[in-house]
Amino acid sequence: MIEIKLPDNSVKKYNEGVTGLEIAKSISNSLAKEVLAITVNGHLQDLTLPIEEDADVKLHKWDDQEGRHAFWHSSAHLMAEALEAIYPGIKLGIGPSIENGFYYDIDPGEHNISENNFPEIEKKMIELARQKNRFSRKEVTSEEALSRYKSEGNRYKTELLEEMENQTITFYNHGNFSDLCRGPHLPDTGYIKAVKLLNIAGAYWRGNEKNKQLTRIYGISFPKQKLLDEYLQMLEEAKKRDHRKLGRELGLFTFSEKVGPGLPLWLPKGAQLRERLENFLRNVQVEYGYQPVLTPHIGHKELYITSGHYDKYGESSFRPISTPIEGEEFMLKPMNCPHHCEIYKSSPRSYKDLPIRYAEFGTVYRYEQSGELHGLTRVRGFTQDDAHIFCRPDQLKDEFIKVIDIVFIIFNALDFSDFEIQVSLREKNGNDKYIGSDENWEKAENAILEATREKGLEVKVVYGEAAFYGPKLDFMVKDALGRNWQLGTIQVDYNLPERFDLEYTGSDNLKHRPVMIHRAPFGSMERFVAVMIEHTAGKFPLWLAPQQAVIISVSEKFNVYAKKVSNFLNNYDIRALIDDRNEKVGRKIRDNEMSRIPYLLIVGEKEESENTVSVRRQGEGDKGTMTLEQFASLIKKEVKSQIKT
RNA sequence: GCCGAUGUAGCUCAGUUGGUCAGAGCAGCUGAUUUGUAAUCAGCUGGCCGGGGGUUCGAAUCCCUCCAUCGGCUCCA
Repeated sequence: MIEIKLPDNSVKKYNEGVTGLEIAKSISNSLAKEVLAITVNGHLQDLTLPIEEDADVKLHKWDDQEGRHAFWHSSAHLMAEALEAIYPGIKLGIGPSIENGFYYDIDPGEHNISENNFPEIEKKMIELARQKNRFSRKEVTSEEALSRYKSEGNRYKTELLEEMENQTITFYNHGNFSDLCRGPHLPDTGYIKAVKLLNIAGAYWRGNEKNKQLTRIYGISFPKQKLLDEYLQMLEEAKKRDHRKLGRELGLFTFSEKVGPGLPLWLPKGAQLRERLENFLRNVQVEYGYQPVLTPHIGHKELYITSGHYDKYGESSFRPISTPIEGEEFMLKPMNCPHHCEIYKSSPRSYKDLPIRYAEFGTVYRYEQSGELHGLTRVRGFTQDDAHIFCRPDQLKDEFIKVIDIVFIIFNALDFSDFEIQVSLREKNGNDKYIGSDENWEKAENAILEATREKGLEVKVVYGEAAFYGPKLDFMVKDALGRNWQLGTIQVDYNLPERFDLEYTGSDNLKHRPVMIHRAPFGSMERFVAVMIEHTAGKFPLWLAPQQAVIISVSEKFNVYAKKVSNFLNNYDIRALIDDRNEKVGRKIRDNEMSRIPYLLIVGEKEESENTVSVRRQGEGDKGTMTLEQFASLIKKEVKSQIKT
């Protein structure tokens, strides 16, 4: 007998060789039906694998990542089986599970596979799934595996095998399908009840553009049809919220082929929205001791050679522009920091001056390859809510804490309550790809960790993700649909102070090197607005909404009163316009609801005589009548509660 | 940049195998209506069918090429 300990610390005895599935069954039949994979002593494995000794185990169902991982991984195999059946001779690359579903990279050979073939493939997958073929695991020697794939002429698998040393090589088989795979897998294919192929795209073998491009097919699958339906509904919702669609419909921004791809044009309403965000941050920054600076959109090429950006952005970016007579070369700025460094250098600095915090909504230009542009989230010209803090090493922690505060002020005001924080540090076994002394790195890394600890933040620490010039702290927010976005970033930089030879005079009357912090709580205004649009589905918080209220006159007769109402509200700094079109009330309500105007105020005979408005809240319907004063104070109160820092 | 798809009025889309195929709805304009909580009615104006080249008696439709967009790959704010 062996002892199996479950996560609730209960211990049960089983015969040696008991399987996860049997353990589940011994607990309850319903659990046995739902369980998908098992972790045995920290190792995720098949439910059907015998357990030979005492172990801590955890059973995974659909509701945890490990369970879905096994499910989707098996689905990838199922898809590969279907593909091989329909397209004989294709070569398999890799087929992992991903955050939402799975994909398989294949070399289709002579076959041409497109979205049009998806229904056929899905049908085949379901047909194969219904056969409930068992997944079986088989350990083989490297030679066996190699000879098999060599005879098939599959150089992808061969390559993978050749790189695997001293590892157990396993194959997973089900039905007539067999694949090199680490597992784990479901007990059988019958678990997979619903399948949807999502898209097809080229993907370089192992992500390297020097390699051959394979065909990648993405899909998702579920243990119940209902879950697939829900997922598809969520995709529909995401489509409705797409900032590119809403940006056009709400008149926020546009693009013009003539102006150029990736160069957004902000329409009046979008510009208002963005300025409101900018001013909000400006006000916060004043409180936090930032000083605004302004710098030009271009800079001498030498500036970027000094900063090192020319190496990174020079060749792969917009070509330098040159003066007609002298032929001096200037670049569109890809970063604001070099300019800010020069501002720092414009005067001698004392340790008493530090920290110095320069803030600028600086527009930068970077060449992005044409296939990478995407609405406002990936553009060629964008504005960072940039600031650079020049401080002494001993001030790092305090400065970090202050920046974190600013980030939270913003997240609070904009209703981003779900986020992850990532600390990116050096690789553990330090190497020489990092600039700056070990001592300084350690100081900076500790400063970040202490700052986050002091703020009581839960952080994910990732080694090896730091930039070459310093460690960083990134904020990933989850939007209303649970999608992750990388927004704010705080980065320590030892590189630029070195390159620009920045100094301050210390209390010892000696020259010292300041540390620099780059930080952008929004990230970029373009991306942030895009995320805001998708997060709120265009229903911006009242304080941000370009137009807060619309006054709907029941008929022309009440336009004079409507004008009176709008004057009243405008005097209170409430952004209200009149809809005096010659339309019925129902029509005006519909149009303004669709324009996401937060408050609709209906005025007619009754309201005019009582000096009131009938209030309708966007998406919520009729709220009854109130006096103008009551309405104005309602708005004021709502705005105040939203931007409470 | 690469792979695949797409590109018809401001927007969303129809246009069968090349032969009155240049259409619809919404938006816009004009007029009527004077309206009470999610679309009032009527009329009208919009398009070199993404650009260029070719095949053909004839091209929105077939071919080539460029551009843009979309989905990915790589990278990043």
